[in-house]
Amino acid sequence: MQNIALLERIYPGRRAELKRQILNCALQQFIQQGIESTTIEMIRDAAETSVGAIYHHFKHKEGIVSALYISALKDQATQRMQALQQSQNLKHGLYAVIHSYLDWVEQYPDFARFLYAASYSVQQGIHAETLKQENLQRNLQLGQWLALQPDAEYMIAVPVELRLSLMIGPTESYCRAWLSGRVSPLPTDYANVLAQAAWQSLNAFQM
Amino acid sequence: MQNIALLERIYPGRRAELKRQILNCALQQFIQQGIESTTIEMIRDAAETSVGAIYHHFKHKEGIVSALYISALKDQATQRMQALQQSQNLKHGLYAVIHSYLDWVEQYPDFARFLYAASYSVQQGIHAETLKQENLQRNLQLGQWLALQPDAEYMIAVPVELRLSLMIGPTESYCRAWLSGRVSPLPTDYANVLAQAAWQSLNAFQM
Amino acid sequence: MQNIALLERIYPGRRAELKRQILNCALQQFIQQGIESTTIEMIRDAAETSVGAIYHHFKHKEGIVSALYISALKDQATQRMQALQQSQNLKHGLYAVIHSYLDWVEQYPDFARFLYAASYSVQQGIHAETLKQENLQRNLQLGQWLALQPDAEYMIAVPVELRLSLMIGPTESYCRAWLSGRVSPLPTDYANVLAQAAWQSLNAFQM
Amino acid sequence: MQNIALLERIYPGRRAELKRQILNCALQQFIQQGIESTTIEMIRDAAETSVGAIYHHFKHKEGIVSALYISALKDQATQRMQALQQSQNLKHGLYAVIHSYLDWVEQYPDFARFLYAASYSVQQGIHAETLKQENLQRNLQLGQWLALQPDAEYMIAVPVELRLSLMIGPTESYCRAWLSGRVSPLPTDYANVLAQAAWQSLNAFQM
DNA sequence: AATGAATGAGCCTTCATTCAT
DNA sequence: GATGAATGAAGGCTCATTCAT
Repeated sequence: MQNIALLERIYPGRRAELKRQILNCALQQFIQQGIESTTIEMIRDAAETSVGAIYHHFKHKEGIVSALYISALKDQATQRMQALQQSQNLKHGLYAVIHSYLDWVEQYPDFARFLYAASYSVQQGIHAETLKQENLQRNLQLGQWLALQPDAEYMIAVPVELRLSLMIGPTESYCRAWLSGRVSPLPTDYANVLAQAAWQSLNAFQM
Repeated sequence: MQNIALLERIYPGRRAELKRQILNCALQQFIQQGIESTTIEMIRDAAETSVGAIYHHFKHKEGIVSALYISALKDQATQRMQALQQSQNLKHGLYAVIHSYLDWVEQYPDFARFLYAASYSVQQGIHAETLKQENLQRNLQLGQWLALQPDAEYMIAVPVELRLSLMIGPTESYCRAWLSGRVSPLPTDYANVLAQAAWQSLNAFQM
Repeated sequence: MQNIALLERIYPGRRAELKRQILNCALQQFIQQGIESTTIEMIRDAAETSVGAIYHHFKHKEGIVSALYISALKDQATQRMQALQQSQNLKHGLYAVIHSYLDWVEQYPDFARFLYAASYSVQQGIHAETLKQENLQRNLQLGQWLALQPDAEYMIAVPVELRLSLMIGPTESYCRAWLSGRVSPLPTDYANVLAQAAWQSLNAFQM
Repeated sequence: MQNIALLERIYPGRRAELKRQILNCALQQFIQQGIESTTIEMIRDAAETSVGAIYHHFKHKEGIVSALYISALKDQATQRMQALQQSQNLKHGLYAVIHSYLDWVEQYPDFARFLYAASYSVQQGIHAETLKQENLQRNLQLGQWLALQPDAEYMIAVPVELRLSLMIGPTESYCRAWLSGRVSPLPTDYANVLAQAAWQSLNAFQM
């Protein structure tokens, strides 16, 4: 299973085996029947453990949700940063970010689906503030990277608040459609055109 | 309250007053604490009715959710169609759709928030199939309108599955950000640039 | 059942019938197996209702405990006050209080047992502060009554903090012994000697 | 810590160090949050051991409760017996018992509080019968001692069942009040008056 | 002797829904 | 049409206890 690979990156070692097992099974259940509709019992059945073991590793049900959410976000961010660091300028960076996003979604569709489904539920959870901060941090990082590029002035006319939406909006929109089954062509098939389109859309501000 | 205006369009007449009252209060609760976390009791308290009255007007809790969801979608679609019908060509149509979308979100932020929050929950509900069909229908309608325009060939090179994402992706992305408080400038402030950007992004396929 | 009589005084009317029924059954269970060991299920079985009905009338399990505790205390206090109001001086008052206490314990042994058993659990509960205040109030009332009697000077030499313990200590001690089965003669059999002994014990301060 | 001194008397030696440590920490937790509300985990945290170690020294949770209860009772009884053995007659004995009781409560308020709190819970435990026997035994011992005194006839008119309540009732009542914070003067401050009052109260039977 | 992960029965509580008045 | 007391299935979570290491 692909998901296990991701989880092993976040929770390495043999001692965390059960933890990964629980998380992986919970993930499946969450995307199959929804987070709220998934009971601890279901997770226990799927993971072939005991209720106690689940609560031993994660304090609450929300602990499981948080762990999955944070894992996914972390992994996604790591991959994006790696992609960015190999880019030499704005345009390459944009392409890299979009490619990395699409790759990740295609590689971990379960996690991607979960990320979309959980975003609402997580915003109201206990770690809401923490996650908000981390998200802000990530966006700032991206902003800083952009500002340091040789062709940074290309973006100068684009309102800061709009940038992220213009760059990633269509990509995200397509991923949502793909994950929900509304469209079938693989996201990565459109990676280049989505990147190109995003780049073009920034052109609207060049005069 | 703005929301009442929308509801009056969908459920007109004095006999539906309590219905609107219940729906409006339920809407508030739903976006405040989440759909699943809102109990019938809470809605009763807010709407100052009885449990029985609620069940008299809506068969289930999901009946309330559906009613709200369908109302919002219907209203949004109506407004979009009106905007489209006044447009003479593709470019104008694109502008009209984006303007209409941003206007609606800004006018009914509660409904918009609810729409995003409910989308997942509704997909698993009883009316899932119906709603899916209606959504498909709406997209088809839009597609047909596009095909009938004098400058329809401008889109010919754009893969069908990608079209919606390119046109509405950044707009939707920005609305989400605004509704969640991540950015503050009003969506309509960026209506023109978002439309222009969308138009430009289609340029990527023109060679 | 005697207990019902007490409960009818506190919760009168036909609409509270189920409430009384639940409280009475809960009381039995509480003194039979202890408060913590009694489950809601047991109470439901005994009272022949539904879990929901119990939670409809009392918000928590502790709500039941509180209701019983407060009912008992209120009834006991009422009876004591009635006894006091018919007394003309300190000595008569002391006799009246002791008689009233013993009467009450003998008439409502279940409530009395519960009062002793719950005192600890209730002190840590939500209403701890309220109950503490009410208790203080009651003691103050008693103190005021004492101060108004013609022979009030008899007590003048007795430290305030000690008064209650000297007056009611042996009586309470005997009641505990009787309720737990350590002794068998009825408390009221010793009413006069207990009152006399209490009066004599105050003599220790008369020189 | 005072409590350790008591525990060292009951469980002497270096080998029992951990045992004492566990008991002392458990005691604190018990009086802080109640016996039932204290979990083994809490005790483990406080005592800085492992769950296994606790179960190695005490078979059950109740084993800890029993050990504490019996320790306290034993220590209290020992101290009382020592006091009695130095008394020459009834009056001196009464004074000695009351002084000893007040001293002990003041010296080990934690244990005293625990004794009051646990009495109910222990009565329903596994060792209920044993403890009841021991208690009876102790009371008998006291009765025998009383009967052997030169001035034993002073008590002859006092009903047997009443004796303990008259002698110790006010003292116990005051200790409860002090331990719960309702009154502040130290119990030993009132030792003499409480003893004198108890002696006087027996006078009520002298005619 | 010590450790702490794992077990699982059982408890309190919630809440959508029904129905007699 | 309106009311709200009553129902009861089901879920999250606790915690004493065991046992492999």
